[in-house]
Amino acid sequence: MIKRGIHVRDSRPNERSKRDVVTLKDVARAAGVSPITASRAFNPLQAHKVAPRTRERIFRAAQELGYRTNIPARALRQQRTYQIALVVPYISDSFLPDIVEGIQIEATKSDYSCLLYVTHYDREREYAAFKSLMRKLVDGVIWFPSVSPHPELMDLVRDLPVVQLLHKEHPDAPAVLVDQEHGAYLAAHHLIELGHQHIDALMYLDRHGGQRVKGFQRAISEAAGVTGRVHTASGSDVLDAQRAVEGLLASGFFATGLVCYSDVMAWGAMRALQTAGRRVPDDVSVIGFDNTQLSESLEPRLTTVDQSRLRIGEQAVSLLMKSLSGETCDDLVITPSLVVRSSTQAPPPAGKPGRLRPATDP
Amino acid sequence: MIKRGIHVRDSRPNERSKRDVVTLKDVARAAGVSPITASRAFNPLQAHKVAPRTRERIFRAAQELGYRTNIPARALRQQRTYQIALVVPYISDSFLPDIVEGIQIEATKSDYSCLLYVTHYDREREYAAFKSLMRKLVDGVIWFPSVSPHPELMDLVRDLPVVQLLHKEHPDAPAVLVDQEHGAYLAAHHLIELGHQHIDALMYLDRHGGQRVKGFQRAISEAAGVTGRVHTASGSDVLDAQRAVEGLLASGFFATGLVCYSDVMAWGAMRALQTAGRRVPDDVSVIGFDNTQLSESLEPRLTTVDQSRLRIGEQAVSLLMKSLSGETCDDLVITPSLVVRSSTQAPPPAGKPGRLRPATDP
DNA sequence: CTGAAAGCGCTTACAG
DNA sequence: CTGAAAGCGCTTACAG
Repeated sequence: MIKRGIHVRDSRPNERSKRDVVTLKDVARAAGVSPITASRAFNPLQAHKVAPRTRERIFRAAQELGYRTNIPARALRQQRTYQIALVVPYISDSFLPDIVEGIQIEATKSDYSCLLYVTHYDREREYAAFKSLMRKLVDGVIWFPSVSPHPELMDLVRDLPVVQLLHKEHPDAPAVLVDQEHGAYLAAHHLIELGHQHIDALMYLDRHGGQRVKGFQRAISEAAGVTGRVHTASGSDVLDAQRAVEGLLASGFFATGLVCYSDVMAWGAMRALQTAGRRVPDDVSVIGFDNTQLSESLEPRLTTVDQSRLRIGEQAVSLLMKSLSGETCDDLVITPSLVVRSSTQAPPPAGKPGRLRPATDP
Repeated sequence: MIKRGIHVRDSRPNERSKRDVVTLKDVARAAGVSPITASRAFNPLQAHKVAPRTRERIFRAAQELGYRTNIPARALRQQRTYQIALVVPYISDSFLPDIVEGIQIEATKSDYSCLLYVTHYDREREYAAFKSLMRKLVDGVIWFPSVSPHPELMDLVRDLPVVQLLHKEHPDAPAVLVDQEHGAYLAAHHLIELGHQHIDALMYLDRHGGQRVKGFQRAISEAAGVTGRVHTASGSDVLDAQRAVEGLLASGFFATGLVCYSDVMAWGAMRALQTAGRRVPDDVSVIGFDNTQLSESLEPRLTTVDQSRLRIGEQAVSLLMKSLSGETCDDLVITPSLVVRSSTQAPPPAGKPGRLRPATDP
């Protein structure tokens, strides 16, 4: 009996399994060329070296056989995996998920995929993530650093392209930052422009808190006759903020504007105010920070500082791509902007709890 | 001059770069063994075949040289990448992020890392994600399927281990599901037990909505003398819910209990009720669904149905690990539970808006 | 425009 | 307990 050998797979009917993989060699054989030529046809930089008709034959064969490039094999040869790692403390909050999502989508455009590592602010876990991603030979890392990372991790960071996100904990790796000081300045300035004379801040003192306090104070000190006090909450939760403002109200809170550390804290602040019978914005104007989903959902809708999370993600990827191609990169500082909604307006006339804004003084 | 050859790296002082990688061969040479033996020392299943003292020597050499396994190379040989892919529509919401986080942490325990693909409910993007992950040779996939996935994607799913998350769109791949019907049943049943006679539901009709409506109706029909109507909102946002309930109030809403599709919608419902002067829970009890962060932040704190997101993630990973080892897997249905907080209590006495609960009827 | 040889770093049988 | 050979699937110079 003569073997025709037209359908190689006939010998294993219905035995398609993942491991029964179609290789470049198979495609080459089917197209009647060498694997080298086949490889070239699939590489955009080399494809022009292959005769158009040959290329077509190769593509058709690949199509018919269901060929898919084996990326790990290519990675081994090229010393390039087309994978980047994302190391972040958490993703269950409205701030980071958007950034992570942006990064993933942006990376996809350059044909990169993202390995995700969640650290829960645990230094050991963070270090473990780095050890793991080095073994995976990722081409680079986008990293939201913990407060003071594991010293050995700091060494690893020197050995591969890393972009830091929002905090610069490592001096040697470039970072995508947001000008926190300016954000808080914008918030306070907005209230000043509306005519507020007594503006307070409700802050939480983490790594960004200090800069925000500074921005707030700069705006206050620039405006003649405006007083501003900074209060700090012991946590950054709704309830922390709510309790803090309850405390302020109990001890004689007379500001007409309140700049908050975050949208979440602004929510808590608004709740304390409203429960105490102070209307927002009629009696007190409130500003948040982050422009999260929440700011649209609150009542009144929240005026807030937007850190433009999408751009943070995009910029982080483009910075990383740059350092992958060997360029040295500087830090990138994004300028936040103010989103004005309904939680801020001119202050009520002095001495009176505000109703509708009167055009003249009493 | 005689070469002592103790420090191989001396020839390239200060030239450590990522590509200047220490290989198993280097370790073997430094330890005076063959690469085969070195390889065995690092493989838990083979390590016992290496003499303890040899093993020690190998480990020490590895330590000194800073050796790290090259996973892509190993993947090529073993046909196993120790990577799984996560394909989800989004991660900017309080529900999925927790699951994704759980999956990542659980996978890490088995030494797997996770490739993240975000699809934004876009079928093309979802299909592209699958094409990409196949080329990466991931060992398996955890997939939150879109409503009716790309037909070609459905074919791909047959070729590798896939576990579906929360929705079963593909008949051949096992799924981790939550008993939605039971969840809504629990919610309605809780109100019935508290003594409510008029209980409404505020639902949103997506893939889970239908089951939740059924569970709600079953609880109602089981209880003698209890009436229950189902209302549906046009969206699942806070404002959609708020407007829906405003509409109900305008057209004579007289239920004392309200089962909502989600925590977010419960928030909107509560806001509409409170704005209209109805107190929660004194006048109306409200129940949410999902037990998200939000349910702790609302005032009053929200009674809600917990889908145990952490367990969903854990179970998805363990199901996937099972199918990786060749076992055939059945679907896994998780039973949700009720978390009782402060937004539910016994109904006010008939005809009166409730104050403190009276012990007897008027 | 096309191909034969060599090698990326690892591990799997097969010998001893 | 240890090692020489072969190969996973791809691509990179080097020839022609």
